[in-house]
Amino acid sequence: MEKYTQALPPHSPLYSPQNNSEARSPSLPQPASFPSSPTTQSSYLHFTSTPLASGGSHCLSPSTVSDQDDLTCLNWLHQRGNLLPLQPLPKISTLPQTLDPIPVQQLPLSPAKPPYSFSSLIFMAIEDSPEKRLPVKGIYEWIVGNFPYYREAPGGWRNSVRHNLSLSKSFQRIHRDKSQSVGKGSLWRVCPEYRPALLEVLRKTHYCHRTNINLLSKPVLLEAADNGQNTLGETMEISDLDSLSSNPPCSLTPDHEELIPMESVELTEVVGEDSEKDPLADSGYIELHYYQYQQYQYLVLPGDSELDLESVEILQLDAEAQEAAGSLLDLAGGNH
DNA sequence: GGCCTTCTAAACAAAA
DNA sequence: TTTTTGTTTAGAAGGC
Repeated sequence: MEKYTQALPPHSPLYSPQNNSEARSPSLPQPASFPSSPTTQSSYLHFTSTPLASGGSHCLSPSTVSDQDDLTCLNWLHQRGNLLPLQPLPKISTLPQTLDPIPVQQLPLSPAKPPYSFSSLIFMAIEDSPEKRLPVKGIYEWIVGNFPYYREAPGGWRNSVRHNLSLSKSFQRIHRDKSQSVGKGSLWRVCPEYRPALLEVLRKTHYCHRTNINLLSKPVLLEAADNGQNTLGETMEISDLDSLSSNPPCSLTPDHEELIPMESVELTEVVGEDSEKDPLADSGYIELHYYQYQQYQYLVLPGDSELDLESVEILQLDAEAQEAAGSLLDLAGGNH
């Protein structure tokens, strides 16, 4: 077991030695210290339980997305640090009380195949490069670095990558300057006119993945009787951890592909070397984990999130947006 | 069933 | 010569 200490890679546009964990928007107030239990590194937000079918917009208010001058620009992947802290995030958070811990040895060890198409993978790889252009080898390395599945997969996927590069109009080959050329082949970049389409595909893939895997297929939620402490529609800004933990054990199940034993409130986070990294998380996103207990939804934030109250407001989207909020694409792409 | 997209495999040529 | 890169073709699978 090791603490999750993954840092942004130095080549990432997000990487900044001095502020890698404290990126703030100058337009937003400095965060008030966010209450958190000294014994846990997770913060809990408590959302009003709104019927999921209530509809409503996924969009944030214009004021919250006013910096989205160019919605086709992937910079929002990184610039949303004004909403949420830019820092490495645990993929799994603990809950105060759970049922039987799942033995580690029963956990799936082989990483699942990413839901992203090769076009999306290439797109993300190129966009994540400082120069917005990469050689084929660099694309391979990015994919392998972000998706351990491909570390173990047979080599055919590389053929598919090259096939995509050649066949897709979305990618342009740039001949290297021979004087500076290192290695074989050309550099590849994203065709600007196809960027919006690629971005949209990426959004949809990410959204669908979150929705399908994490929410629609979420295990049956607790059916225990309502303890009557809260009524539908009531809102608590921040739940009381003590009262939460004093409730009877419930079948809270993290909507995450990976489960770890949760024996105490103390967060001991492990992300195995082969755990698939979410490239969006690597881009400075936090990964939100939703739980539902009785009629409430709980958002478990990663440790050290230091969410400021304005961010909390932003997170209080309508229920449908909450459903999709496992992907911060919704938070970022409000008015597209 | 047809069309489209995506994935996979394979063959081949060119470049390093 | 070997490896990598780039192109092309073909077939299968799945979604709409």
